[in-house]
Amino acid sequence: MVFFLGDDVKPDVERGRIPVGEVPGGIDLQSTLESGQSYVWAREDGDTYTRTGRHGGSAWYYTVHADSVVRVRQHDRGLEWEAMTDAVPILEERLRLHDDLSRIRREIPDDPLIETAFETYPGLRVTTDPFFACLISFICSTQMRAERIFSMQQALSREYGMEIATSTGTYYSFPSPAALANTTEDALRDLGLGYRAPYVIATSELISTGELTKDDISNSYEAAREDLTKFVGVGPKVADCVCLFSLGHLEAVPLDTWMQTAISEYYPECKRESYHATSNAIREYYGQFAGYAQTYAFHYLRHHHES
DNA sequence: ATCCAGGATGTAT
DNA sequence: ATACATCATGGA
Repeated sequence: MVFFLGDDVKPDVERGRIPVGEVPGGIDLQSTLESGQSYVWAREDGDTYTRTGRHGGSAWYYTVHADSVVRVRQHDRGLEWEAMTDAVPILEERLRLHDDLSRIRREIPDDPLIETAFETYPGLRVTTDPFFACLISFICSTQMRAERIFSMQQALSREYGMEIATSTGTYYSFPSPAALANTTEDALRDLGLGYRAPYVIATSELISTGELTKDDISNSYEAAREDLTKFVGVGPKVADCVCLFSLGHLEAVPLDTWMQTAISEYYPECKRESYHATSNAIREYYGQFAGYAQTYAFHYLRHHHES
């Protein structure tokens, strides 16, 4: 839907709504965008991923998608959006609005952890981020808390992204591979990236020079995970994150410290001596939507752990 | 002050 | 393949 401001004024904003009835299983925007799977959406109140900012129920979230600012907020358990273009196909892809959460839950074994996580966070969806942003985000994620991972991506966008000023604010796109390939290690350390700085630069160089790009990543999940580790700073866990949160491999299960602990506690029979072997075991248990199970478990455990 | 955070890398075995 | 130390930064 387009609102014309006048005959001689070019419309710069389109708006629309996506009723919850069109989203099978519904959607909880705050849980979806602040559950540690995507770091390219921000809340306009500035409290994204902050401990005090737990009231984003009706706040605007925004991201820059292909030079267009896309804003979206929860509206009567549906979505309301504003963008420079039709945002419906963008939101459908990025928020995986076609995933049937009821069916996905039915496909996952209904053990106590999964049951509680699904009951606690109805409408939590796996997100799909642009490849490069997802790759860099999770290269930065090692030994970091979600709040700081987010602030690092914000800093990268502010310093190296493209600036877009609109009537609602000033926004920054995620940097291009060339922009991050041409900076210096010291500059990135000043943004708080620490030892990840050279990883970010090296991986950005691989992509910007065309030596290794998304086109070189295999289509099948297991081959893609192997291919991704050729990027600098990408091991098995980060590769699984990119497989799940960008490439759409819903069977990928990133095994971070939270999931390793959860496996010891809830699925001891899946414990193995290596990442790869444990990954196979937990994936076999959870099934084809294992990544969804991981996302629910991770989000629940991170907010309901002891002490 | 000491420990830890969505792990990966380099090196040695 | 597997074991180990090392890698920055900030918050608790």
